[in-house]
Amino acid sequence: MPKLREIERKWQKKWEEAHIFEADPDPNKQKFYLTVAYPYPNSPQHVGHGRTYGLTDAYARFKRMRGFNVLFPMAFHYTGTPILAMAKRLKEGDPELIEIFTKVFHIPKDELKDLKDPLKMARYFHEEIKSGMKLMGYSIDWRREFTTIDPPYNKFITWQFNKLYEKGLLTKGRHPVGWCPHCNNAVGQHDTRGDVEPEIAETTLIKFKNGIVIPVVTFRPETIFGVTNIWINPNVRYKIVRMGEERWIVSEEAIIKLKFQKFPIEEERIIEGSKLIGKYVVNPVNGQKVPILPAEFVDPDYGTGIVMSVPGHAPYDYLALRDLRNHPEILNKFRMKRDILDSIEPVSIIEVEDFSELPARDAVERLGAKDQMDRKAEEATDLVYSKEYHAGRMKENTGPYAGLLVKEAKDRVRDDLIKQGKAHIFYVIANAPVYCRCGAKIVVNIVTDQWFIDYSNLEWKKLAHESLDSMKIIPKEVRKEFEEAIDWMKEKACARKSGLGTKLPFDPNWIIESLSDSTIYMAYYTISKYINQGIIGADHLDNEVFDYIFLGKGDVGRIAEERGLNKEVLEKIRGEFSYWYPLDSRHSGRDLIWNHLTFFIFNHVAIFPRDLWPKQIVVNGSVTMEGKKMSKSLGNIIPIRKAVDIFGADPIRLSVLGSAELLSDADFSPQVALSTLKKLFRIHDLAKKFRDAKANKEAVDFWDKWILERIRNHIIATTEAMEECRSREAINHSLYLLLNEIEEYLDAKEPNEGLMRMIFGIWTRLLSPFAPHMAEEIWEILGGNNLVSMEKWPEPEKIPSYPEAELSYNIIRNVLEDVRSVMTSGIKGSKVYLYVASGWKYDLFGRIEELKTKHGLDPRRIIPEVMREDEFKSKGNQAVDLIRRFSTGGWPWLPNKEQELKALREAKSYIENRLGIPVLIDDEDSPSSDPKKRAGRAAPGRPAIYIE
RNA sequence: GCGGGGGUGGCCGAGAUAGGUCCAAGGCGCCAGCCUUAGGAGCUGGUGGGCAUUAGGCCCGCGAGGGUUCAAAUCCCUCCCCCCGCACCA
Repeated sequence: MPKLREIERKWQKKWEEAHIFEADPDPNKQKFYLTVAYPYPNSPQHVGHGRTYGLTDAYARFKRMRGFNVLFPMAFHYTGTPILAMAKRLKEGDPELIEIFTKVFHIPKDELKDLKDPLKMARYFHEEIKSGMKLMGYSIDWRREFTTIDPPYNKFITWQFNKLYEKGLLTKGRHPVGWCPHCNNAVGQHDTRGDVEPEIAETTLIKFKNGIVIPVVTFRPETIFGVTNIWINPNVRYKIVRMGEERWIVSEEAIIKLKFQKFPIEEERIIEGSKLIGKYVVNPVNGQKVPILPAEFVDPDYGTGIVMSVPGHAPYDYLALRDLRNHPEILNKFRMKRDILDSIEPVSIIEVEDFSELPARDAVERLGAKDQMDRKAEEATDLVYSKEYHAGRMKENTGPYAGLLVKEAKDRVRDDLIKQGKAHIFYVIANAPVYCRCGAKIVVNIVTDQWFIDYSNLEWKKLAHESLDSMKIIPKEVRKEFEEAIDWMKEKACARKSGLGTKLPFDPNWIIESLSDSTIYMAYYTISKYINQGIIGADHLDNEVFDYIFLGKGDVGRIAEERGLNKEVLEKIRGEFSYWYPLDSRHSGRDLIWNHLTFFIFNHVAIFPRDLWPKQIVVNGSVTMEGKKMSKSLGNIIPIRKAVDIFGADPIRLSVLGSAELLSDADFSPQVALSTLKKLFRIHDLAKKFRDAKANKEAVDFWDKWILERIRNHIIATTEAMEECRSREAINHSLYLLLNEIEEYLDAKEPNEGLMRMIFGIWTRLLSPFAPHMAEEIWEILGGNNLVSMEKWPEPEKIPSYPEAELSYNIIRNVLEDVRSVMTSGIKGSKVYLYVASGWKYDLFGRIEELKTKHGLDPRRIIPEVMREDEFKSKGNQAVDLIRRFSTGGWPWLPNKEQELKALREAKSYIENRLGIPVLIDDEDSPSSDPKKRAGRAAPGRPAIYIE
């Protein structure tokens, strides 16, 4: 292992010293510009990152060898809030985080204290990730590195947002967010206990009245037609509040929620729930008076703490009502008469298959729910809800909604009630309770001056579609997903009040959030080189300069002069951008289709002219660790630094890129990585054997031809696979299959050293994109003067082709298999006779091949036709039998007997070695010995066997 | 629910937009033999189920069921199941 590490360091150093991955415009070379989503520096890179980055690198290396001037840059995405939250947790001494930092990330304890500062934390992981990328041997042009909080980048984002603003693509509006009332801040997943993402759901608040408003909250506004009563929890304390002109009654818990949702609420006084029981309220849709009844299942923390009762369609309500009937004495407490219950009957308002008039009752009975406090009630609710929502239809008694599907009626009822001032939208945390790390319960806050990027703009969508249509999507299966994503996009809240990033230019209270400041930065790499060289800086960069560089607008002489810049410098930068853009390939994980990658398309079409729209997107799946999802809690995350130490970079690259095709998850298994390592050293050792031979491509026998044909095919397969980023297939051909065949070759005969030397030269180049370090080492062993990373990709046309050698090989494989099969059936002997078939049988097969174009391989058609011919007719059943066997398809055979004889003779010693007994090559027509009369069984490509 | 992707041998996974040695590549695991002081090393062979066997055999098997075809994992129909996304979060 130390050996490989040494090799890797050696070549990484040489690459760096030779500056070979630093790409500058070269008008004589075709460029290829690719980028991968830049990392967020809140943790070291781990083996899983080796997928996207490793594939991008292998692709970059492949394209480079294919003769392109390849630019592969990298930067760091500091924008966002998670680092802030992490730094804060560290400051507070959160043991869980410290555990992760020390045990999983292997950060030395004494370095932890520095990371309490968010910026330092970002810098720390930035360097950690960067060194990991170097350890993995990525062919990155590091001269262009930047972070998204560098002032020049801020200028760039400012330019982008000004552009969007000018084009009317930014809007302002209301927006619900998960909110911590204590920290007074929006909360995301990383801010909550247990890393729970607060899910926001929309419900309807409906106002029942009896002078005072009794607001209920429901997911099912359409069921208002089936309301028989209202439920209030008698054990809960409610409050009377003033709401503008109205007075409402809500639970105490509801007040804060209403406040954050911008209801103009003023608290007045407390009222016990029990005091409300027995009063009547009016149903706003039909004026019906319904009573308020007591129910303990009502949670004061849910909505307003008051719910409407639809016993026909809501199992909870049905049960609560039944409970009350079973214990009518409860009503006495509230001085209510029992006969009030007699007047309440469940109302059926929705019809749905598989259920009776009253689905709530059916569900309760089917699941055997005992009462309102039974857990089964929840289950029954889900059952009825989903069934009715998807398959239900509104009945005649629902007025204007009669006949509508429930899913349509639901929205219509809600919208109508709101329009009539009888209801409001009310947001809830669907997965409540969610707690902030500070301990407070998360509520929904409606942010009133939220900025959005208006991805719902139809003209913009149209352009995005046009861009997508003109783009190559790899793999093509995900194109539909992109199409869906473009259509589905709506307004995207693009700024928030906290976090790192760029200020919104026309509203500096806001910081542009991370998915919005990372959409066109590929363009920025073309100028970041000049920034890092100190040629141009933040002070020079303003809208006019960017307009010139990226859009070619304006008078360059004047623009340069006004900013104290050299005109030539600006022109050069403009030239650099024009050279590299458009982007040739964008790489990322497939999970980013629904946000980043689609934003990437949208923003490009908004800002850049058509000829600068991106040309290709490549997405890949993720990586599992021995079949399990990688997660901090499972502790199965191996940081790159550690993984490289254990396995080496090349084996990691190979096992991550070689274990799965693009879309599926790759599985990392230490065992595979280690066996890959051994294979690499096997190639390395073999290369040493042939280093001194003089390369040539002359085949002297069947085996030489075979291995040439194989390598030729592997070049073709690897090339075709890599053009489509199918790394698994490429590695399968260039490493595993080829190695197996080389071993087979070496096993079959004394190697043709010149040929081997030539093949190793090709092989090394084939491996270079995937195992670049080992490839360099082997290249050096073979006496290469240059770096193999910059060598030309092998061309199959330069290898002589021997397709018949492949057929011969397949025949020999079949022979071996057949003889073994005979031997395992109990036959023993000291030698094997192989009888090659009679000449007429080859004629017959040839004839079938001719007829195949006409009849396929259908024996019913071939037999009559063939048997009309005298040559075959005379052979009778023997011919028919052969036709039948041949018709199973795919039979390997050589066009004539002589060729087959030759192949068998050339492979004789190989077959003998494999079988361990002598082989006699014989002929069906004139067998030297055929005591058991087996020779007649011979078929072309399938000699008859006799073991003696 | 909507949208997307899938269901193949003990496991991971090819094959499926050209239907034909596909009783299924490759790998992992497992078994046997060889080599080794030893080996979690290497090499060789084996490894779906059932039946059979002193001659390369037969039947059933690629989520379930039906169909098309001389021939289907591959094409068509019906059904079942699994995974991912549904946003303001990197």
